[in-house]
Amino acid sequence: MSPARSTEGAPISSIGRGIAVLACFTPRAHALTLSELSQKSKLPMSSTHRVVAELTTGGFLVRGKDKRYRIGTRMWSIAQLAPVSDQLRERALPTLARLYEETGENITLAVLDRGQALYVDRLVGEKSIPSSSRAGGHLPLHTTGVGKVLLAYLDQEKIDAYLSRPLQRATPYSITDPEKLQVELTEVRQRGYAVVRQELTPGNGSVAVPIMRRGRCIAAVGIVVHINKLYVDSLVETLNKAAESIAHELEESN
Amino acid sequence: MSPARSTEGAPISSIGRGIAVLACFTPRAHALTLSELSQKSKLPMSSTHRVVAELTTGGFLVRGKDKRYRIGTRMWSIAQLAPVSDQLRERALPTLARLYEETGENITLAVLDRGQALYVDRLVGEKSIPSSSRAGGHLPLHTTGVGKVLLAYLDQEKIDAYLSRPLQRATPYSITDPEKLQVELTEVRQRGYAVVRQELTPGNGSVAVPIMRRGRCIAAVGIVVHINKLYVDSLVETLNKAAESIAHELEESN
DNA sequence: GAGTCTTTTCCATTCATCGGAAAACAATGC
DNA sequence: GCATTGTTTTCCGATGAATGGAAAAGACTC
Repeated sequence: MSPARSTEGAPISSIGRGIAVLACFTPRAHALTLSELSQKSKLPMSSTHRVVAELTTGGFLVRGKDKRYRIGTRMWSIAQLAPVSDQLRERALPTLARLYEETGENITLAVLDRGQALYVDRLVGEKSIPSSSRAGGHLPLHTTGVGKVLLAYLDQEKIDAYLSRPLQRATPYSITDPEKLQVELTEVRQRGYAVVRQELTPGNGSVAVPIMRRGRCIAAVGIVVHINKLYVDSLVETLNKAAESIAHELEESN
Repeated sequence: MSPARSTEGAPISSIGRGIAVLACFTPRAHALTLSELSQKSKLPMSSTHRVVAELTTGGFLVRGKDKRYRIGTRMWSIAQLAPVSDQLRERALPTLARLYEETGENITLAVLDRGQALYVDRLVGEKSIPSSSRAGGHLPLHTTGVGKVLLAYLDQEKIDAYLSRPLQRATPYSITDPEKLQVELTEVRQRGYAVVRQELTPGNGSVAVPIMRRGRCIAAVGIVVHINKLYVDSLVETLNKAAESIAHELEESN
């Protein structure tokens, strides 16, 4: 009997294994050794070895001089054809650049993905404060500006679903009470923007607005600043112009 | 006998098949139906069907309302951990944004990848002219500004290798004579910048400079403008500042 | 240079993968 | 509505690629 295949859970297909190996990579672990991959993917060493070899042959992984594996350019290159990148990121980028130049602050663009805010792009300079977002990364909906916007513009039933699960607390300021959050989400929809005050990172504040298309919120642009510089009204105005500009850009070529 | 597996060439592993399917996606075909995937990947329908189903389960593909498959956010998300994105693109972006704002023109950042210029990022606005580059895309080394730079700073033997293969002609202005190109490459290295005049796209001109790190050229920044606005000296100056700024940014953390 | 950890190779077993074929479904035209 | 054509999905028996334990080969560390 071949234990590991059938011992527990569903038997994983070869492709599933490949994906499992690739999924081991995270922002904090973007370069991994074979044994780390074996551990994280919970696949036997020899299997990991073979899978990794095949991914490397295909250019989805590369092995550096330090013997660590990293995501290869082949995979990155193909991944850029994903709609988030190809249809949204590329078209929004010039506007984000302008926004960044105008403000010198941390600019973020996010969409809803698997119940979280997926950061499609982010612009951070030396002047702007450190923030936990990164392009390609996920953050909770209820502790980020863009997240609140994305959540607020969802159907009520989906909001309810989100609120029904426990809300993670990131800082003492995080709103983890579903009712309180619901009230705020209604406000967000009415005012057309969301504000976050140290709910994810101490010292950081954030404002975000929706990017609308055919009456639906398809993404959100946000700006992260030091809590002392959180001049909401002025930021909202700037962001709204940008959001409209992006919406316009998206309209152009379908 | 199982014909298709062994009929010709090496037997392809399951993971190889998965990659083959993903590799069917191109800028011009970023949304494909099952039968298109089957055709392009040259895999039998039923095999394609199974492979695609597994990739979809893993989130590497998504199926839209139009029944077409696209690259999924899961794959995109993981791919952002590739060094080109994580180490280079993210860090260079603020500088590229500034460059874009200053000039309003087409800004490109590229690295050498599999004998071509891999565009790590690109900023194009309404004001700037259309260009054939796209983030994640590859273009030849000898007809692009960034490409010439990347080629020029290679070891001579690698340059020779590139020159020994036939040089594709894109426009009447393309330099396809190896000797002529070699002369120009030497110039590029001496002057520290490359110029392209309608060698890839009629009407387009381009200037590019290297981004140096520890004496090696690790990437190139370029700007694409209308041939009538190709004020080389001024553009070189602007680009050099940007290149240094990016180099500095890369030095900082690691 | 012994000890520990990581990576690679080997190989017999077996089960997931294989693709042809046919069924189900969708789109188009008449 | 009813063929017609193209696309997608399901089925299934045969087979060999994938599997993982074990042992060998390297790579570090002290």
